[in-house]
Amino acid sequence: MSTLTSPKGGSPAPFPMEIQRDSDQPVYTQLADILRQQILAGIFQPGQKLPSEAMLVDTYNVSPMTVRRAINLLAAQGIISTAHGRGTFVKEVQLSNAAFYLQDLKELFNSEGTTVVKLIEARFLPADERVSRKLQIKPGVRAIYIRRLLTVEDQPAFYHRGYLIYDPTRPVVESEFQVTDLKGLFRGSGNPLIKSGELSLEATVLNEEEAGILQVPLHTPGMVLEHTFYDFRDKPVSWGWFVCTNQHLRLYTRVGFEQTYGTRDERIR
Amino acid sequence: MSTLTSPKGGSPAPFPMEIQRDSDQPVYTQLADILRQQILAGIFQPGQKLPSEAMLVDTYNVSPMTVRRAINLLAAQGIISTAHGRGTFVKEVQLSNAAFYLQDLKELFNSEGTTVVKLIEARFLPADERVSRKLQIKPGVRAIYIRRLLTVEDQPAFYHRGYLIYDPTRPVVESEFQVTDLKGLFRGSGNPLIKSGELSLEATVLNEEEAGILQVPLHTPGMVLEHTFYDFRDKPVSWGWFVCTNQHLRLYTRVGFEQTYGTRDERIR
DNA sequence: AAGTGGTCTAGACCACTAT
DNA sequence: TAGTGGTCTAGACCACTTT
Repeated sequence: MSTLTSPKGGSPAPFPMEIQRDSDQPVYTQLADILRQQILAGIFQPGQKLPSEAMLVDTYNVSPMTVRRAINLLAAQGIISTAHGRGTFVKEVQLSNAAFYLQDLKELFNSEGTTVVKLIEARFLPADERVSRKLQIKPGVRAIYIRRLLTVEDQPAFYHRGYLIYDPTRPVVESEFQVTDLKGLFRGSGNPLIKSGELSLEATVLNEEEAGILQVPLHTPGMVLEHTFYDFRDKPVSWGWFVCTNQHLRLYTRVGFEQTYGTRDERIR
Repeated sequence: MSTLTSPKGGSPAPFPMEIQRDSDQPVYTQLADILRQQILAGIFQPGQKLPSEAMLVDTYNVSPMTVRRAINLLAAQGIISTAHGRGTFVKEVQLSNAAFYLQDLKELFNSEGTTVVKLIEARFLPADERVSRKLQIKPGVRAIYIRRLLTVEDQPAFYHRGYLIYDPTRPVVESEFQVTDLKGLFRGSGNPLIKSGELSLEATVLNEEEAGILQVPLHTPGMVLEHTFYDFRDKPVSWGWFVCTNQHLRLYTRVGFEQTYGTRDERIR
C-alpha cells in the first residue's frame, strides 16, 4: 500500500493513500482525508488546482457522487473552493475565515458538575424605556427582572441579568427563572417556544456592582454577551446579558488546517 | 398550487410548498426551504420528529439522495439533527450553538475604500523571552517588529503590532510588512506559505500607548485579537495582535432560524 | 422484524468556463 | 468544442434503534 509519512515533525505514522474498502470509515471521508493530506504535504499548494472530479473518479475507483461528497466536505471546511466550469482550488489561509464558537467555552459546558447557577433576585419591575424597547412592550408594563450568578468551582464567573416577558397565558416563560442548571440556562428559555435569538459580544469595564458580585477589582476589563430571544411570532421573549472577566471568557479558534477530521457533509448556504 | 402564507407578520407573500421542477433553484434547496418553512409555521415543532426520508421521497417525488441532501443542509444549518435508526428531529434553539464570524466585521471588509493601513514602524528587534517563545526562536535572535494603524474613514480603528520571523532565505515573509492594503493584511502573511493560524479574542483595557494611538481616553474598554500563523512545517511565521475599542469590534450573530434563504456563502464546519 | 438514517453506485443531463 | 463542476435518478446494501 502506498503511504505518506505524516507531515508533522516527521513522525513515522503512515497515512493510507488508498481507499480502504473494508474500513469502518466512509469512502467519502477517506477520500477527503487523502486529499487533505496531499494538500498538507504540499502536493497541491494553496492557489493551485486539484485534479478534476472525473480524474478522481478514475484514480480512486469511486462513483462521481462519492467524489463530490469528499469535495463538498473539504469545501465546507474551508480548505478548498470550487469554481463552476473552472475547477477546484486549494484555498489560502485567511484571517477573515475565522469563527469563534460559544460552545468552545469548554470551561462552562464541560465542567457542568462544578458549575452552579444561583438565583440572586427575581421580581416584577415596570418596564423603563430601554426594557420597553427591547421587549417590545409598553413602558410601565410589568416584566420579570432576574439576576443570577454562575460560579465555576465556587468562584464567581458569570453575572447574568435579564428581563422576561410576563404573560400569565404562557406559564412556560415564567418557569425560566427557576432554572438553576446551566443547560437550562443556555437553552434560551428552556422551552421549545424560541424561534431565534440575537447575540452580541463586546468589551466592557466592570462597574461597581459587577465587580462586587464577581469579586474582582473595580474597572477590571470584561466582556458582555447580550442576548435577545424571540418566539415563533417573532415577539421578544427575553432580553439579558452576561458579564464576565476575560479570565472566564476568552475565545479561541483556528484557521487553516485542523487536525481533527470533520463529520459534516453538506455545505451551508 | 398549495401555498403557505409567510410567517413573518402576516405578509401576503406566499411560499411555494411544492417542488418547482422548472425552477432555477436546485430541488434539494427547494425541499430544504419547504421543510424549514413548515418548521417555522409550527407544523413540525422543536423536539418533534420529521417525516422519514422514505416518506419525503414519496411525498415530493424525488430520489432518496435528493432528500438526503436537503436533510444534510438543514442539519448543517443547525435547524435539525439526525439520529441513526431513530429519525430526524427539529432542534431547539441553543445559545451554545452561536458562532461569531470575523468576516461579519462588515465595517472593515466592506468599506475597503475608506479603510487605510498605515505603517507606523518596522525594525529589527532581538527576541525577548516572550517573542522567543511565541515564534519558537532563540532569545536574542533578530525578529521584525512592526506597528500599523488601521483607520476607517480617517478615524483610528485598529492598532496592530506583531513580530515576524526574519529569514533571508524566505523573502516572501519580508514582504509582509510592506502590506498596506487591508486584504493583504487579513490574509495572514499574504502568501501561500501559511498552513494554519491560531486566534484568540479577549477583553482588555487600553493602556497609555494604545489609547494615544487610537485617540481615546485612557482605560477605555477594548478587545485584543491575537494571532499566530504557522507555515507548512508547523513553524511560527508571525505573531501579533490587534487592539481596538468596542466601537469598532462588536461581534453579532444569530441562533435559530434566519430570515434570509439560500444566499449564504460557505462557512467552516 | 420493521423502520430509520447512512453510504454508494453508474450512469444521465445541465450550466459554466476556457480555448 | 472540450473540460469542468452541479444536480439528479432509482435503486442497492448496510447499521442502528425500536417493537
